[in-house]
Amino acid sequence: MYRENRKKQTKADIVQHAISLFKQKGYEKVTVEEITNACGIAKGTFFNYFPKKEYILLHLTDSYMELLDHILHKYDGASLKDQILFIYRDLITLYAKYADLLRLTLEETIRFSIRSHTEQTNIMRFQKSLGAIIESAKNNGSFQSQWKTDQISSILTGLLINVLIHYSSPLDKAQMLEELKNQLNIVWEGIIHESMEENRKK
Amino acid sequence: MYRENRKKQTKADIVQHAISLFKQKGYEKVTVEEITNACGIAKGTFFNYFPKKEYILLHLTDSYMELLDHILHKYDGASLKDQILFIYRDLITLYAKYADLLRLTLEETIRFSIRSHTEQTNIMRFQKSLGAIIESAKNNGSFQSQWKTDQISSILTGLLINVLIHYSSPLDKAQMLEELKNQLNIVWEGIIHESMEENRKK
DNA sequence: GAAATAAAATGACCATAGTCATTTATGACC
DNA sequence: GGTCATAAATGACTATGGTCATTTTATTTC
Repeated sequence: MYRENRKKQTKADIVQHAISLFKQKGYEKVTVEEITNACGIAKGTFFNYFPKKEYILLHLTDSYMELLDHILHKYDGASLKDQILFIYRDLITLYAKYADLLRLTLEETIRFSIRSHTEQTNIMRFQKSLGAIIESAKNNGSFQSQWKTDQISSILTGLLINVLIHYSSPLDKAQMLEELKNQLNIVWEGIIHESMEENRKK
Repeated sequence: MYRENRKKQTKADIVQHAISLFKQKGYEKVTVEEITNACGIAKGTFFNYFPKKEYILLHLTDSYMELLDHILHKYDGASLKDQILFIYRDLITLYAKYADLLRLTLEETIRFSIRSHTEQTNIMRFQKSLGAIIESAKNNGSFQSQWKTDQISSILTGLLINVLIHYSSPLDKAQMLEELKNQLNIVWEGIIHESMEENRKK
């Protein structure tokens, strides 16, 4: 608890001014000194908070992640299919926002690199959380399937990736969500729901 | 065709010496000057071939890609399921090799970034090529399914991602392939083959 | 409230990524 | 084989990322 607030404040300052400058001139063109000048601190201080300039980008990713976690547990009460749809929707929105920030900020190559990193990490989290959600729906009896939880979450994650990949350049959120809904319906009717029917017959 | 060979030679030289040095000391610790000294060329020359130091890593990714393309069309004669299994196997081997190189070469954070980039790009290619393979199997009648090609390739790609993600740290190739085979069998029997049976009955 | 301790900020300093005007090598054409 | 045009190589130079020994600021203890 030692001087925690001061530290937090300084870090937040750096992040805030950095993002603002990145939006104006792009990541590459902004020097560390510009950032620290904007904050009214010495250059060296920056490196007490971020080991390398690049790490401030990873920090952005981390903030994004925290939002992701929130989304994944936001719809705990709803039916499984609804939960999934709501999560898809929120994720697309979040993703679009993040991608827009990166587009403003970064030059093509590094942007792709960072975004891949984010997506990759998100995919892991998403799939894991989806697994937990499915498992709990199975446990409380609201959802049944002969499919292993891992397989279902893998397929559902696949749908999301598929859509994110295909629509990555011009981010039309509505279109993406529509496509996801279609895909989900097909999968749901074709496999998951069908499996439920089978299970009921037994 | 103008002096192409000379250019190719210089570039190949740079790449070769760079990789060798990266393996010895790691990407970060190797300076551009070291690389050019090893090649017996001037520092400036490096930047005639790679706009930034970092781009030499992306070049590695590109080489890797070329191998991927080759793999994806290597088993054109075989049955669809065999093709997929063979491709899975080769991809895991290729992936392990690449991941090992990166592990030797790069420090954790940037490595993850670059690897994500590679995986992401590969996934797109893989899924697209898989689509083409499935489509052609459908066309020549050796494979039938009520499922849309996109859906199948999405699911099959999902399996691969799933395995790559879960086994990414300790790369046990045999284990990864075994898992993939199991998953493929379940999916194949459960969905794809079943659909074929239905189609045959009609 | 002075001394002791530890956290945080500082900025002079260095190493090197990347630039660019100039030079050198290569081949084409007569 | 001399002239011209273009590709490729050069290396002095600059800007900036990153280090680190030192100083300043905050907190605790008596």
